[in-house]
Amino acid sequence: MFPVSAEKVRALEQTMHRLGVREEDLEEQFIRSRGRGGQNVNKVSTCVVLRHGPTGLVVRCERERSQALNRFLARRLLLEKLEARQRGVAEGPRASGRASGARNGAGRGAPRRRCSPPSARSVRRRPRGGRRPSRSSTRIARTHRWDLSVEDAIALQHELAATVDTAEPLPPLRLIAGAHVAYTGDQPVAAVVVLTFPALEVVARAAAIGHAPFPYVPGLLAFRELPTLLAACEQLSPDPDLVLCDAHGIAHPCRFGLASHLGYCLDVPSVGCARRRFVGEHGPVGEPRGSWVWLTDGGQRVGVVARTRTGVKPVFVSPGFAVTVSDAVEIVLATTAGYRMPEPIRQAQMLANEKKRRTSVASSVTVS
DNA sequence: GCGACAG
DNA sequence: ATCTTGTCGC
Repeated sequence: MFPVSAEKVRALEQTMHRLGVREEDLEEQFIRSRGRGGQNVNKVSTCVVLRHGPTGLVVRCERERSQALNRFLARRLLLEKLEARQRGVAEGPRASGRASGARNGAGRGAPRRRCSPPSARSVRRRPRGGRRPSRSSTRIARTHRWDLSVEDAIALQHELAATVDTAEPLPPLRLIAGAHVAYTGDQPVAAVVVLTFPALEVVARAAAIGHAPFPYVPGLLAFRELPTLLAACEQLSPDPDLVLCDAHGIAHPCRFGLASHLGYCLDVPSVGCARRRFVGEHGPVGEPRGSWVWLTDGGQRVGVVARTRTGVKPVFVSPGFAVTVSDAVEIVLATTAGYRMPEPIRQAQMLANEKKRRTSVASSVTVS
C-alpha cells in the first residue's frame, strides 16, 4: 500500500493503535502540490490532506512527488501531532529528516554553425534490392563515424542528402515506429516503439541509454542523438515499415535532418514531424485539423505545416527518407489521434520518460 | 540588446 | 532537450 518498508508500515500501525487512531476515522483528500518539483507536481495530485474525524486534526503533506509516499508521511505527521496534543505539549515544529535531490544539468552554449545551402543537389535512386527479407531485429543497414568535426559532419550530411528519394512509392504500411530521445542530464535516453497501422496498437518497445558524443548544434542533432537511437533500434523486433521521428527530415539546412539520417541508417522510409520550425517559410494554416500549407525553403518545397488538431499549434512535417511529401502528411494525419503529435512518437516519448524515471529511481531516496 | 536555428 | 510556475478545462 505504501512505498516504504514493512517495518515502517508496522511502526505506523502500532502507533495508530496506541493512540487509538483508526483508518476509518481518516479522511483523505488529494490536491495538486505547489512549488518547485517539475511539471509532475502540477499534473498529478500528490499533495495529501489528511483529517482525523474524532479530533478534527488536519495535516497536509506535499513534500514528496509521490502521492503514495505523501499519504504515508501525512499519517506519521498526524500521529506526531496527536501524540503531542495528548501529552498536553504545545505544538512545536517537528523537524523530520528529509532527503531531496537537487541536481542541475548545466552546460549549453554550443557553437552555432549553419549548413551551407545545398547547391545542385542530385537525388540518386537508392539501390534497394530485396530489402529486409525477415529479420529478427531492426538491423542497422549502414552507419558511419559520429565523432566528426562540425565541418565534416555538415559535409557528410550534404553528401548523404543525395540518397534521399522523395519520389519513392510507399510500401504497404503494417507497422509504424516512433522514435524519441529524452535526456538525463547529458545522457540521451532513446526510445523506439512499434505500432500497428492503422489500428495504432503498440506491439514492440525498446529503449537505450547512451552518451552524447556531440554537443547540441542546431543542424547536427543527429550526431548527438542517433548513436543512442540506433542502439535502441537494434533491440527492436519486429521491423517497422516506416519510422516517424520527433525532428525534421529534409526541412533542414542540408536537406538531411535527423529523421532522414535515421531512415538512411535503417534503410527504412522515415518521416520527420517537428514541433518547431527550423528552416523555411509558410503562410497561415487553416484552423481545422487536417489543414496544411507548404513549407518553402530556398524556393523549394521541403515539407508542410500541418494542423493535426483543431485549435492546437500545427506541426512541421517533412519527408525523412524514401517518402514523398504528400505521403508524409498523410501518415502524420493518419497516426494522430487526439493529440498534437503522432501516436508512435507519443508512445516513444512516454517510454523514454519511463525509462528515464526507472533509471533514476534506482538511485532515489526513500523515507528518512 | 533582442530575436533567430529541430532536440 | 531541461527546468520551472501556473491556469484552464474535461
